[in-house]
Amino acid sequence: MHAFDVLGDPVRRRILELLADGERASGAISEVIEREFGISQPAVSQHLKVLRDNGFTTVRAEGSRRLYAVDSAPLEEIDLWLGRFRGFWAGRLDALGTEIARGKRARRAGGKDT
Amino acid sequence: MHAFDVLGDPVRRRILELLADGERASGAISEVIEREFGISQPAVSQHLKVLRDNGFTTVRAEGSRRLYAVDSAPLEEIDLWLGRFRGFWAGRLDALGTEIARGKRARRAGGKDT
DNA sequence: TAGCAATTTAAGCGTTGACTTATATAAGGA
DNA sequence: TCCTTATATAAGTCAACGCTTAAATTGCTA
Repeated sequence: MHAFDVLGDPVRRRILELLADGERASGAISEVIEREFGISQPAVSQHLKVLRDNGFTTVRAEGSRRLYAVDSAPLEEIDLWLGRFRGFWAGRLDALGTEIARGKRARRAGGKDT
Repeated sequence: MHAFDVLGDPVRRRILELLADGERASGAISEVIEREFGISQPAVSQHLKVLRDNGFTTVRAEGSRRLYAVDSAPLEEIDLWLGRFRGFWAGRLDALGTEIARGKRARRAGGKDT
């Protein structure tokens, strides 16, 4: 399954958004997703499997809990692919200065949009 | 259909790569895709429709030809979503200097990888 | 060790999406 | 006007994906 296919699903995107704030247990994730999307816990578990199998997350066991965290490798790969098109809109930003600002913002992590 | 779903298909990604170099006619695109993926002309046309309908391309008629070009709006949106994760790997690059270099590279357009 | 909690795996089902072939539409040239 | 080229649309098929319910695993704790 290609990285873009993995991100094609809104549930999986949301899971990654949750993990962007840091490690979370499967149960904690399921709780949110079940509420927001109205799907079952096994369904969430299946999505977690897809993320795992495709390198988007790492997991570590803590007792019977499974703690998931973002593994950014595939996201980075996507970013790279996207790179070839960045010229299409980069020109519209105030070039260098804005570019640096964007980088800094990204480095501070977080962000609440889209 | 979500932007990520659109990019989930390898044929559509390839079409966008072709268009990254500039405007091309439907026929020219089909020629390449038919050869590379072994699918029919109508199949390519259907992919072009998906790209069109989801804002990834613009089209203009020139006689009976249809000239497609990249519309980067949805790509930009994806880039924005990706932004929240950029902190995960941005730290591994040599921060500011590299960031600026990347920006310049992008602005020069082109690029042949991934 | 019996039993509960956390999580994954299995089996089955409906929907969606990407093809195919066949056909329609539209522009250009003889 | 007729034929050819360029492209899109229609209809049908098949596989893949995401969900559900049910059951298996694994760890804790009484």
